[in-house]
Amino acid sequence: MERKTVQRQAIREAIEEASRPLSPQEVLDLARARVKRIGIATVYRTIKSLLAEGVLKAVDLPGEPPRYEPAGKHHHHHFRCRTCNKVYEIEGCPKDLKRMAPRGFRVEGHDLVLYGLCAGCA
Amino acid sequence: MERKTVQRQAIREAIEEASRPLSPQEVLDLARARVKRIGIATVYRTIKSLLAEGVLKAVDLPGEPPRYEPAGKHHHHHFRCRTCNKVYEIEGCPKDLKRMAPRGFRVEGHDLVLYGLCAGCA
DNA sequence: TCAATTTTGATAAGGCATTATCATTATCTT
DNA sequence: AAGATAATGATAATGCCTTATCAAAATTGA
Repeated sequence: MERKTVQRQAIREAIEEASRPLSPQEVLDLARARVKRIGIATVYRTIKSLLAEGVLKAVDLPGEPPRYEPAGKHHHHHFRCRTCNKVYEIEGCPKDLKRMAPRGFRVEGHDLVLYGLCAGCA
Repeated sequence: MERKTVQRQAIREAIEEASRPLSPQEVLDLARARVKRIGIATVYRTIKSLLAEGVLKAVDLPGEPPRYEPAGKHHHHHFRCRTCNKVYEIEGCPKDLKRMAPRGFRVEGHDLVLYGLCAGCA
């Protein structure tokens, strides 16, 4: 992956300008709004290399295939709309989570997901 | 599914006596400790019918296939050990989660997962 | 511009978890 | 106990997501 192509450019822009984690299919749709000629294989290929470069970060939600967002964001969590299925980034983080683990357990990280209706679907 | 079989009995007991959500493979292993002759197909079949009956509840964690626990438990969350990959039930629940969502969003539920090392692996 | 080489798109193939198939075995009713 | 029928186990098939294949197209350097 060395040459500059309109497809990769469109994919990077789509992900960076979205304010939320995108599924590969969402990346494809948004990238196609910029460049008509793009296939899903190129999306997967580009995501894979951007992950390896450290430009992207995978976002896993329960029961869902991974989505992707730009790496380097501050610590945050996500909200998933039960209607449109979009995932949004949310601010803030609960405190004292480490106290929830049983004695003897070492807590190293956590994930929080809120569910409900987004502003557009409510 | 009407007849009583030793397989179904073993599967129900394995899940009910485990103090943590089990994957289908874990269910198989624990059920085999009770009854030698059990296949994975029977595990999936039984889990499916117990879910339909409302006896079981699916537990989805990010990036993981579903695990299963007895239904009817009080609200709780989970801890996943990064070494043995077992999932444990934990008590407690952060407050004020609804305030984390953006204006206009309706929060209906949430999931929290802690990661780290369990007592056995630490 | 042109040849060399990488990248792409369409789609076949792969991986993994789950489900269907079906002959055999177990359960239930009489 | 015996027949009727449901359940089981082994494994093939499915489904979904992701990756590999490869001819065609695009990019790069001369």
